[in-house]
Amino acid sequence: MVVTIKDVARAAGVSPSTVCRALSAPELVRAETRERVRRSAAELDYSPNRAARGLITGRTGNLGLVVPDLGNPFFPGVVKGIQARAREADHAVFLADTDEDPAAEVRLVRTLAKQVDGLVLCSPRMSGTELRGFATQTPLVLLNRRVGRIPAVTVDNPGGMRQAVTHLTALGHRRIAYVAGPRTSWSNRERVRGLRAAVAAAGAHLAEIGPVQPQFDGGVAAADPVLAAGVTAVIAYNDVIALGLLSRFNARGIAVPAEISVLGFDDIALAAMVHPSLTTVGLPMESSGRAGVDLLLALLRDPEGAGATRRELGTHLMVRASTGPPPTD
Amino acid sequence: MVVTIKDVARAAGVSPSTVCRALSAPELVRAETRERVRRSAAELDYSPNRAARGLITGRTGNLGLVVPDLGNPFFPGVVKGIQARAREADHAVFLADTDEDPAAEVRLVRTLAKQVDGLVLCSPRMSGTELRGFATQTPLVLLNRRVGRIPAVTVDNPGGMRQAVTHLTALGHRRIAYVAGPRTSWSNRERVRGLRAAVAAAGAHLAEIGPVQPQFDGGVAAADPVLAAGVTAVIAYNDVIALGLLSRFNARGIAVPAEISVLGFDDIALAAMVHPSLTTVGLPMESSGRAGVDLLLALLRDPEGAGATRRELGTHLMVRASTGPPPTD
DNA sequence: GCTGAGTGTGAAATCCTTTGCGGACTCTTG
DNA sequence: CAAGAGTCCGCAAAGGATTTCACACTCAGC
Repeated sequence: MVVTIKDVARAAGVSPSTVCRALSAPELVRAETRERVRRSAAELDYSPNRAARGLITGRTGNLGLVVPDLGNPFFPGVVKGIQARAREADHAVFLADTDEDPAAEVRLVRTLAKQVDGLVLCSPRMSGTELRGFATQTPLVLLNRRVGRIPAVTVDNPGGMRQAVTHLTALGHRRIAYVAGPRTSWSNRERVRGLRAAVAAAGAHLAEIGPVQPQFDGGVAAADPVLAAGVTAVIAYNDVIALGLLSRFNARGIAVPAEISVLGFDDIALAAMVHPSLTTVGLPMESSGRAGVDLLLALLRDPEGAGATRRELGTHLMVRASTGPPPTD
Repeated sequence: MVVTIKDVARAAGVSPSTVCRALSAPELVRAETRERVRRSAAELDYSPNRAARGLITGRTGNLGLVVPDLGNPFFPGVVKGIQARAREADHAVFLADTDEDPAAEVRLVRTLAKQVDGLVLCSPRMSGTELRGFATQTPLVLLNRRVGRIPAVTVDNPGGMRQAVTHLTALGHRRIAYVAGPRTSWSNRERVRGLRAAVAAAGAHLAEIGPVQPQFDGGVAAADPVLAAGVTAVIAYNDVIALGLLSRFNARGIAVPAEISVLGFDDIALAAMVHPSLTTVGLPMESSGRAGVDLLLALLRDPEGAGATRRELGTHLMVRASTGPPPTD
């Protein structure tokens, strides 16, 4: 039914060994034979059984990808980048969504690890210790997180916050609020760190609200405390929270940006679709994904990983309609 | 390094055959032996090599999932449902994103087919002929599309449109516009069909605009023609288009819903997050995914597919703030 | 005590591909 | 012309699990 290497061998009048070599180590077989084999293979539409090959080479040609929540619009962008790059390198991608559950994440990594050559862990929620443990057993790349010497792709979160603060202070804001994401999030910690430094350097004042769930409701819930803090601008941990803020401000009749400026983080697609459109710090989502796969493939080629194992990508400020000068009182 | 069936056999003092049976056909081995084997397997943390098993059984335990564009917020929901159900059935999921390119879709299906037991094709863009061709070669389930007798999960698009029209006519609307999605989209054709019937039954008038790209810009572009059509309500092919409409109406100073009501389709997460929040026809995204996997697994168990091969899911109207009575003039 | 059925286990074949080893052959060189 | 070096290709083993077949054993029945 399905064509095997033997069928090709018979058709080309050679042994299976020669077929194998003709296709994957061409220099070992005479040009004439090679062509004959290749023609037969093409005619029969033969392609090697990956399971059988994997059994002997130890390589599956598959990558594993673990994300916390596809429902969070940040992740599909990353997944697309990973997909695309993996496909270029002739690798297929297993996808697993953990629903933000660290325990599920551990289980999934454990089971996926056995079926793939390497894993990309996107914003992993498990502990650093667990990550280090997995990293010694299986090739692994982190996205949006740094742990020990595990290869990782991150974005310049402090730099992004600097851009955000520069924008706001240039507009004249001196009192800024931050709505924090989950305490367990590495990205949140990095953003807070960069934000504090930037605000201090600008001689402005920072009010920290939260942490809240990095979801719409989290933003809704944070809106009133933000107003109570008496600030003229607010930066949210991510765009989805910022949308929650906008919604609640709107409900309370607070004008944005006339009375308060709102700034998000991530630049998800919706940021440009809402009203007022959201000023936000854009992250290179697809590039992150691609870079992650590049690092992983490099790691597979050279397991000792002498090469570059870190990659930090830049952010870009997208100025839209939700930020403006502070009210003049 | 990695533990094989032989290691377990040695530890339990039996042959590999017995280990295999103890784990996958328990009734064939004496209770005492079975327990001994299981303990050894657990101690060594053994799990069978899926590639080796697949080689002989012909089953990989993997499913393939093909989607047109993860960036479209409709699909991540479906993917989550598929993920979850597949995992419950102990199957892993290969994900491929075609970027809305029918040719890429064909290529991806062809390559994926060889590595999986079956495929779920989500809103496939390729031709019906091609789909039928693949369906004879590999177990396959369609989501959001019907072609011949290929097993499929769909939603009741005409029913959803009926709900939408009922809502609008109850509010008093008599002149309704529809912004159409791509002509090649099966869902769009079904929605148009249901819409025409419902509008006719209500004795109202329908203005058809488009087709436009099912994206934000498509909605922006359609807004002015909608206004020119002199309607009091507009239904969009999907929520993303509806968001584009809202944005353009806002820019032109048209009040929603005071001057015009806007209705979307899909109930993506953002629909509740924008202002005014979007009235829309909700689709069971996760359930669709789960149902798709159920159909596929049934098909794998019984390739002749005597069982139910079709599943149509209901829609639900989410009334929010973007619809209201027509202006009284 | 022997036969027959029935139960539990192991040996070996099988799935498909890759690869180490060695045989056959050609060609160069002394 | 013989020896040595190269080139090209086939044989067979290997990889890990499943499954068929057959063997060994137990026990009931006569």
